[in-house]
Amino acid sequence: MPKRVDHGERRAAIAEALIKVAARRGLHAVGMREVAAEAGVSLRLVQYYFETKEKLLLAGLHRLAERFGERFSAHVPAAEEDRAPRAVIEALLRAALPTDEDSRTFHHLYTSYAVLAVTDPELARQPFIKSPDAAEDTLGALLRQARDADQLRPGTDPRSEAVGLLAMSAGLGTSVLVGQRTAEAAAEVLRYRLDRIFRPGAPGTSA
Amino acid sequence: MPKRVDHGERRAAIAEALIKVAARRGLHAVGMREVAAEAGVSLRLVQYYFETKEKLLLAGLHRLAERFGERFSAHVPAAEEDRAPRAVIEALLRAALPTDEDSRTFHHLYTSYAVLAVTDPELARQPFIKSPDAAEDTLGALLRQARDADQLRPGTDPRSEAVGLLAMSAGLGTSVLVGQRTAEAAAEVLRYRLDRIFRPGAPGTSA
DNA sequence: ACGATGTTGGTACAGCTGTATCATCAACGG
DNA sequence: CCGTTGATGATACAGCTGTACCAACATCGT
Repeated sequence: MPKRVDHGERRAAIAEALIKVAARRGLHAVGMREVAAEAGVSLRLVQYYFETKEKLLLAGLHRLAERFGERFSAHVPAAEEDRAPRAVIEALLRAALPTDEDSRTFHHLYTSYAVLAVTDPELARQPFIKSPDAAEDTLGALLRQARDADQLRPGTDPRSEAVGLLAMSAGLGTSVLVGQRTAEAAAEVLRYRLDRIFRPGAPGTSA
Repeated sequence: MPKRVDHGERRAAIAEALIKVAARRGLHAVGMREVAAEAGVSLRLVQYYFETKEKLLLAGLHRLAERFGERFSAHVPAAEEDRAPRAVIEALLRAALPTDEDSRTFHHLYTSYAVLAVTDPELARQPFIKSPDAAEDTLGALLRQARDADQLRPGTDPRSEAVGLLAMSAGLGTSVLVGQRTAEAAAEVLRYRLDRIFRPGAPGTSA
């Protein structure tokens, strides 16, 4: 079997296995042996591609961040077309909610990493800021665009709204995760919030 | 030494030690030996008062929830007096932000527990819902009160705003925790949000 | 005064963790 | 065609974890 192997591919597969295991049993409970089993390789292999556990966890975080970027920006291109800004933004924020199993694990693990970052200096230097910042920029731009099209209520500050909306979305996401409310209820709160930001009667506005 | 000892008091002290250790090194890294050392007792003692680690963690969560209730409702009684609803609510939400070290550890650990609850069924049944629900009720009541005093912009739904504000506060809290923004910046976003809820010129409104 | 009881200390144990070591095997370069 | 090298497997190891066990000791009821 031992031919030359694509390291990057291998590492990605193992990192993916890490994410799967962490989603199932919690990031704190993940062990290298279990990751190896999930990836269908030997423990030694995991050691081979990521020398240490810390590096493995780091790789998992990066993979997660990639997903975040993809998932978020995957909904933006559609905005360039003729859809109403209101609809685009709502779709964006809805996608950030833990509805399907995929976004559930994303929320779960991202929060896990964030918690670890509070005490682990190495993790604290990781891209915990970049991705959210980028999201804020994107959403802010969309809102500014809507304001320029005179679709927002007067006195609205796009930047502050963007930050607030994303923070709210994150908070709602956590509450859904712990079972305090359903994803639908959270989406409803989001919808209400947007109704209060957009001018009544703006395209895409509900009711 | 062995006289009759107040179990409740002892348990509280040890739980407090758990919280201190967890705040310093992360909830995932906490061990019974370290808790014992922090509390200044022997490992055996920790075992004696909490037979198992799981029960110790549970006790820590309950202690944390108590703090939450105290901290939150400690600001409410003052509301019964003559202070403007706007000021009371802002103070409330500000208090929920990780400003001082105390609220930092609260945010940190509460989030840690929430993350654990996703995979641990025993934790999932704990009061993760009750306290936040109570907070939503309280804040909702305050907003309703403000609306009845005609201090809110027309069309505002107190309940939805309460849920949204608390979710936003939680999300902002996390962002402060991971160092994405300062507590002051978060408070500023909160202030802006309240300005958009309260009628311009309502008592306590900024600018 | 004395035994029962609540409280405490010391310590051992089994299991799991991440990591290191040694050996093997396939493939390619010369 | 052979040795160097990349890739993999098996296994050993030291450390830490939560938990269990055993002994001691002060206090209280009688």
